[in-house]
Amino acid sequence: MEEIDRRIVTLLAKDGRMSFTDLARETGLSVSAVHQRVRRLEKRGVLRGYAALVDYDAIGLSLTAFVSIKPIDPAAADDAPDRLAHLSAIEACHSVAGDESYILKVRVASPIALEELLNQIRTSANVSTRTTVVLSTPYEHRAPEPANSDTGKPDESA
Amino acid sequence: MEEIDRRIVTLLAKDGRMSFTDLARETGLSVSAVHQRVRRLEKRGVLRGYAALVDYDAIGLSLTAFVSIKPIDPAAADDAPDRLAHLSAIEACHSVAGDESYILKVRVASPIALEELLNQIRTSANVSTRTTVVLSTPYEHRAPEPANSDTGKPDESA
DNA sequence: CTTGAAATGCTGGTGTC
DNA sequence: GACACCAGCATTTCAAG
Repeated sequence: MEEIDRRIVTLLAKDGRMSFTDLARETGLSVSAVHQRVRRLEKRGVLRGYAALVDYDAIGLSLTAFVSIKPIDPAAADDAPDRLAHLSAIEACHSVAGDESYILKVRVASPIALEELLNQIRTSANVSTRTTVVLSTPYEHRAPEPANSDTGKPDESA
Repeated sequence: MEEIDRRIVTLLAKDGRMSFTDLARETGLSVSAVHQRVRRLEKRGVLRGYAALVDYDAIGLSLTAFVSIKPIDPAAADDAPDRLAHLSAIEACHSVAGDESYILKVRVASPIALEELLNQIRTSANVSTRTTVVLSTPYEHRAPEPANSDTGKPDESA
């Protein structure tokens, strides 16, 4: 992936609704050239989708927390992500190195809702939990600056 | 905020590029009614923006980590977020309750880049760091289900 | 919230280098 | 293979009822 594609990705990461016309102006290409590149980036999976960024306070989910989980039975099959996927309060699930096995990012309406969610997490996945409550979020979802070197990955342009 | 607005927010959270035409079909409203609502939601800050979701592997940022930081001098002014804002590898910064004061989410190209970043974080903000490396991400950026109750916040529809 | 109409933007085809 | 141009069509946007 070279210069212009990286530029396009960065621009769309900042404004996912930017028009092809504007992208064309910013990149110095014609509209259809940009169009082709975006389609290709989508097809390759570099652009995985588009999302609106919402104010969670405004939609009644004013409590954010990180929940680290650890299996109670270390011998059991580790399918926690699948077992937890039905809980829509879980926004993200990362498998991590370290003492615990996953970090979940959760959004709930209140402390009581958090308590309830933690119970559901524990029983659904047979894990213990350690919760870190978010007090405020100075920033989030900042757009990435793509690394300028090659990744070493094969170019599987379909 | 009621039913239809919540629906619009959820739909746009799932697909930030959904057209007004499609939103209108899904909500049973006319195109311009949807348009008005979206504009109002944007103005109120409920919809904070739109972003493309990128495959960080594909853009050469294949290492994700959570970095918890703690001030070395607890008496010093706590302006870590400002001091760290120039580091573009930091995607998010959350102030948290607990032993540490902030959790950062960072994206870098390699372990060496992570080492370098940690040094920059420590010197920029005069903090100690504790890093949890992400091994894989089963899911992320799942769309929220707005809480159906009122938030108790005043309706500041501008 | 609706209608309606003008401006803008999207998209695929065709041709060039 | 990558790009530019063009033309038809869809969408966006705004004014007015």
